Amino acid sequence: MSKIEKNKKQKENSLYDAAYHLFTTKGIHNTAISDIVKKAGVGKGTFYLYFKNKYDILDKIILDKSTYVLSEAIKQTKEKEFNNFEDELLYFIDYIIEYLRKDRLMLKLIHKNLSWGIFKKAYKDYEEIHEIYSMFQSGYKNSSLSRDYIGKVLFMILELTGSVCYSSIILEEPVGIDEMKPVLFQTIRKII
Amino acid sequence: MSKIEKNKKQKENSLYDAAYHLFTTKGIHNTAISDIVKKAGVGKGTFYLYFKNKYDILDKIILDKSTYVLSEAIKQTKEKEFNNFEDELLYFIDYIIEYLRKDRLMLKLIHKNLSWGIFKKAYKDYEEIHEIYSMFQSGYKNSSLSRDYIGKVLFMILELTGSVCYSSIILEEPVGIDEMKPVLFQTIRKII
Amino acid sequence: MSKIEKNKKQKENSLYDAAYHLFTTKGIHNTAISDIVKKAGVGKGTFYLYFKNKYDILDKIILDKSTYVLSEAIKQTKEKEFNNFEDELLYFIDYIIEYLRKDRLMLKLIHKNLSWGIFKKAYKDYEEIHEIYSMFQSGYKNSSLSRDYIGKVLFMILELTGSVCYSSIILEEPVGIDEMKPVLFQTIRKII
Amino acid sequence: MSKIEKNKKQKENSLYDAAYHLFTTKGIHNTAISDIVKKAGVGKGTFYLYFKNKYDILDKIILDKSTYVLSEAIKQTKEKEFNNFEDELLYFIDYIIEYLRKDRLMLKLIHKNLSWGIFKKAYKDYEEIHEIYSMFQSGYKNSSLSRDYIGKVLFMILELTGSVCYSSIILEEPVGIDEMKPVLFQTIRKII
DNA sequence: TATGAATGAGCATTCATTCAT
DNA sequence: CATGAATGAATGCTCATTCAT
Repeated sequence: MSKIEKNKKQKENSLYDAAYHLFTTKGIHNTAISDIVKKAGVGKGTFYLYFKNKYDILDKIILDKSTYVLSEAIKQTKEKEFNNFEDELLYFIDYIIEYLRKDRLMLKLIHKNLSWGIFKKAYKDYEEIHEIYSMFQSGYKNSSLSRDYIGKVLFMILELTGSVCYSSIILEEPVGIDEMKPVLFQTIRKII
Repeated sequence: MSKIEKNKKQKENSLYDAAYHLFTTKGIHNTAISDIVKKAGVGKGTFYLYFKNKYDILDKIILDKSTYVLSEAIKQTKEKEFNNFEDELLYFIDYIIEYLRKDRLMLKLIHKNLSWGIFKKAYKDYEEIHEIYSMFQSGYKNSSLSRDYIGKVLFMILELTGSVCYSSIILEEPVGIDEMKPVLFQTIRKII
Repeated sequence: MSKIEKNKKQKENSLYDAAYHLFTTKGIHNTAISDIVKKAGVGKGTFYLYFKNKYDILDKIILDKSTYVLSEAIKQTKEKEFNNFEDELLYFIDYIIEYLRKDRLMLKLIHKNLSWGIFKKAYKDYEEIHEIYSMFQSGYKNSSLSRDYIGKVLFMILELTGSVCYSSIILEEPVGIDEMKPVLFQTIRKII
Repeated sequence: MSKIEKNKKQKENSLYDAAYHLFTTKGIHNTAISDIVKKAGVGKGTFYLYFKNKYDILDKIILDKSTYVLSEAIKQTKEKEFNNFEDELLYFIDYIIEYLRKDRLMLKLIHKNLSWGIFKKAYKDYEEIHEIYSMFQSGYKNSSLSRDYIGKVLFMILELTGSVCYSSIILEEPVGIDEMKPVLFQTIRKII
C-alpha cells in the first residue's frame, strides 16, 4: 500500500470513527455532515469523496458493526470446546448478548438489524461469518432437514436475539435482559 | 360533544389521515409539515395546535396502527372455533402476517415496532388486547409454567413475527414471506 | 364604579401585572401575547380589548413604573425636613438610586428612560410630579437664572442619574453603584 | 492577504453595510435577515457564516460606529491648539454632538449606548481612544483628585452627552439640541 | 486529491390578529 | 363582554451539496 493509499484509508477511517461516535452519542438525526468532518479533522468536500451521503456512511457503519459482533462471537465460540451443539449455539448467543449489553450505544445504533450482516456483504467478505453458518449446519448434520430450512432457522434465531436484546437492554421492555435471558435460551433450545 | 369539539376532532383527524397517507407513500423523511397541512386543508399553525412536531404525530400513528392490526387479529380469531390452542395461535399470527402483507406501506411505517411496547400501551386502552393475552394464558392452563414466563414467550413470538414480516415482506431477505411462513409456523409450534 | 366596571379593571390589571412580570423575568423579546394572557388567566382576544399590541402595554408599563419611582421619591422627600436645597435634592436622588438598586428588574425594563419624556407625561397626570419641579425651582429662587434654564438643568440631572444607575447597577460599568454614588453626588453638587 | 481572504472580507463588509443601511432606514425590528442578504447580494447561508444572528451584527455595528465617532472626535481635537483644557474638552464634546446631529440615523441606532461600555471595548482596539483618556487626565494634572475619580467624571460626562443628544436630537425633548447645548456646556464646565 | 467558502432551497416554528360562538 | 380555535404570513435557521482554488 503506497503512502497515498495509506493516507486515503486514514481519512476514510477518521470519517468513519467520527461518524460512529457522533451517531451513537448525539443521535443520527442530530448529526450533520459538518459535525462529522469537523470531528474527523478533514474538509467538507472530502466526505463526498468517500461517502455518498449521511445514510451511506450510516449503513456502512451498521453493517460493519453488526458483522464485527457476530464475527467476534463466532471466533470466541470456535476457541472453546463443547459437548453438544446446543451448548455451542447458546454460548455463541450469550456472547452476542453480553457484548451488546456492554455496548448499549452500538446496540441502539444497529437497532434490530443484527441479522443483516449475515445475509449481506459481510457474508461474502468475512471468513469468520462462514463459520457461524457452518457451525449451525454441522449441528443439524444428522437431521433430515434441508440446508435451506436450517439457514432460515438460523436467521430467525438471530432476528429473535436481536429484537429481544433491543427491547430488553434499551427499552427494558417487558423486563430487563437478566430476566429475559433464561426464557430466550429455553426458547432457542426448543427451536433447534 | 359540542359543535366546536366536533370540529376540533375533525381537524385532528384530517391531519392524522393526511400524515398517514403521506408518510406511507412519500416516506417520513420526504414529508414536510407543510405537505401535511396542505393535504389536510388546514392552516399551518393548526398542526401545532394538535401535535408537537412531525415525530409526535408519527408516534401516534404507529401506536394507533399497530394497535389496530393486533386488535383486528384477535377479533377475527375470537370469531372462529379451533380444535386446539396451537391452531388458534397460528391463525392469529397468520392473520397479522396476511394483513401486513396486504398493507406493505403500513408495515414499512411500523417497521419492527409491532411488539411489546405497543402491546403494553394498547393493553391499557383496548379491551380486545386483553383477549390475546387471555387466549395465550388459557392455552397454557395445564402447564406448570408461571404466568410471567408465558407472557414473555408471547412477547417473543410477537417480536419474532414482527421481525420476520419486516425482513421477508419489505426486504425479501433472506427469502420472501411465502417461503418463510412455514418455517416461522414450525418454529412457533416448537416454542409453545 | 359598577360591578362590571370593576371586573374590567380587574382584567386589565391582571394583564398588566402578568406582562410586567414576564417582561422583567423573561425579557420583552421572549414574551408573547399568548404568554401574557395565559399568566393573566384571560382569553387571548381579551388582550386586544385593552391594549393595541405588545408595545402598547410595554409603553404603559414603563411610563407607569417610572412615574411611580419618581412620585415615591418626591413623596418621601417632602415628608422630611432639610437645611438646604442641596441636601433635599440629594436625598431625592438617593431615594431613586436605592429604589432602583432594590428593583433591578424594573431598572432593566425602564432602561435609560427615567427622564424627561416620562417626566413630562407624568407631569400632567400626577400631582406629586409637580412638586419635584417646584422644589427644584424653589432651590434656585435667589438666582438670576431663568425658569427654563433651571428646568433644563433638572432634566440633565435626571438623565445623568438614570444613565449612571443603569450602567452601574445593571452592567456594573465602569464600577458598581456604591463606588459611583459619591462621584455622582459630588458632580450634582457642582452642577447646581 | 490572499484572494480568498479578500473575498471573505468583502462579503462580510457588504453584509455589514447592507445591515447598517437597513437598520437605520427601516428600523431593526422591520429588517429581516432575508432583507440583509438580498441587499448584500449574497446567499442566506453566507450571513450565518459571519454572524450569529441579527443581534450579533447589530452589536458589532453599534460598537463599530460608536467607536468611530469617538475616535474621529479625538483625532480632530488633537489637531487643534487650545488655550486650556476646558476649551479642548468642549471642542471634543461639540464635535461629537455635531457629528450625531448630522447623522441622526446613526444616533438613533446607537441610542444611548455612546458611553463607557463602548469606550472600554474601543480602548483596547483603537490607539486614538487612549488619547481622549490621556487628554482628560492631563487636564487634571494639577488637581489632587485620583486618576480613578477623574476617570469616573469622564464617564459621566460621556453618559450625559449621549443621553442629552438622544433626547434633544431624536425626541427633541425637552427642547432641541441648539437650545440644550449651552446648558450642557455650562453644566460640563461646572463639572470639571 | 483535498479543501472549505458559498449557496439557497427547504424547513420548522412562531405569533399577532381575527371572528364565530 | 369574553373567548380561544384557527390562521398563514413571516422568519430564522440548517445543511447537503457544489466547485473554484
